[in-house]
Amino acid sequence: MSSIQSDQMTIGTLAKNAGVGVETIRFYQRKGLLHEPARQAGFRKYSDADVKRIRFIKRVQELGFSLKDAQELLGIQLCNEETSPRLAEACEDKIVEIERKITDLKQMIGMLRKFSQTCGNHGPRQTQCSLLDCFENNWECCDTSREGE
Amino acid sequence: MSSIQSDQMTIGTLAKNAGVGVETIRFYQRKGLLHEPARQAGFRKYSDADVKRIRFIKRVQELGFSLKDAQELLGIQLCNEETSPRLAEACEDKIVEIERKITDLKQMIGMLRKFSQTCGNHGPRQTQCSLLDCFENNWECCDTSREGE
DNA sequence: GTTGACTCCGTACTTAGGTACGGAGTGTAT
DNA sequence: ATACACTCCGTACCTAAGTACGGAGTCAAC
Repeated sequence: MSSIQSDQMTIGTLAKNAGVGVETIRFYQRKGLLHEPARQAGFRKYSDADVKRIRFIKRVQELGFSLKDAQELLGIQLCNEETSPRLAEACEDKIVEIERKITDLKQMIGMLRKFSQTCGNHGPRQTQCSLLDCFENNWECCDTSREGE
Repeated sequence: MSSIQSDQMTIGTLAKNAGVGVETIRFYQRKGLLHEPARQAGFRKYSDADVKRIRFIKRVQELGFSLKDAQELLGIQLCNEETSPRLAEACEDKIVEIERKITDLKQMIGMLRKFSQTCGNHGPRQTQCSLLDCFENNWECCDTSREGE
C-alpha cells in the first residue's frame, strides 16, 4: 500500500520520495538530523526509514518549530526506567509551549474575524479603521463604537 | 494610565518604550514597516502611535508570521465600499491559514501527551518507541498496541 | 565650553535554513 | 565504449530578521 520505493535508494530517489531537494538532505546530514548512511561505491544508500524521518522533520517545521526543535523531538525516545521521568518533563514543556501558541493564534483569529465582519462584509460605511486600532482597543473593532464605556 | 512617555520621543526612547533595539527601528524603517518620521535637527521624532505600531508588529511576529505578513496586516485598513470585499477575502484567507495551523498543533499535543503518558510516567516497561514511530502510526503511540484492529 | 550620552549614516556581520556551482567520479542504456 | 544522468565534495551564495561598528554631528549638564 504505502510502498513508494523500497529499500536502498540513492540520495536523489530519497529526495523525491521525501519531497525535498538533494541539497537539503546533504544539509540535514551536516546538521546531524540524519545519520550518515551506508555507502556503496561512494554513493549514499538510504532506506524507507529515512523517508519517514525527513517527512517528520518537515511536519514539525510546518508547525512552526525549528530544525533544532525537530532534532530534539526526534531524540525523545528509548523509554526505559532511567530516561522516563526526564522524558515526561520534556514532553510537558513542549505541550505548554504549543498550548500557548494555540491561545495566541485563537486571539488572532478572533481579531481577524471581527475585523472582517465589521469592515469587510457589510461594506458601505466609512468606518476607517485598521487592525492596529483593533489591537490597541483590546481586540474590540472600530464600529462596536462604545467609546464612553 | 497608559502614559509610557508622551509625544515627540527620540529613537532611543521609542526603542525602550516599544521593547526593541534602536537598530531594529532603523531596520523597520528601511523595510517600510514604519514611515519615515519628522526630523528635528536631523533627529527622528516619534509619537505614541509608533510605539503601538511596533508592538503590533512584534505581536504578529510572535504568532508566527513574517514581517511581510505584518506589513500586510498593517495595510489592511481604510474600509469603504471599494476595498471592503477584497479585504474580507484577505481576512478569511488568513483565518483559514491560522485555523489549519491550530489543528496541526492540537494533533501534535495529542501525540506528545500520549507519548508522555505511555513512555514517560508509568516507566518500568521497555517499550522502546519514539515520536517518529507515533507519527508514522497515525499518532497512535507504541503501547496502545492493538495492531490487529 | 567641554564631557558624556545620544543620534546620524552606511556598511558589515550573524544565524537559520537552505540553494546553487563546478569539476570529478560512477552507473546504466544503447 | 560512449553518452548521459546521477552522485561526490567543498565552497559560495541566498533570504529573513536583525545586530554591530565606527566616525561624525548634536544636545544637555555642569
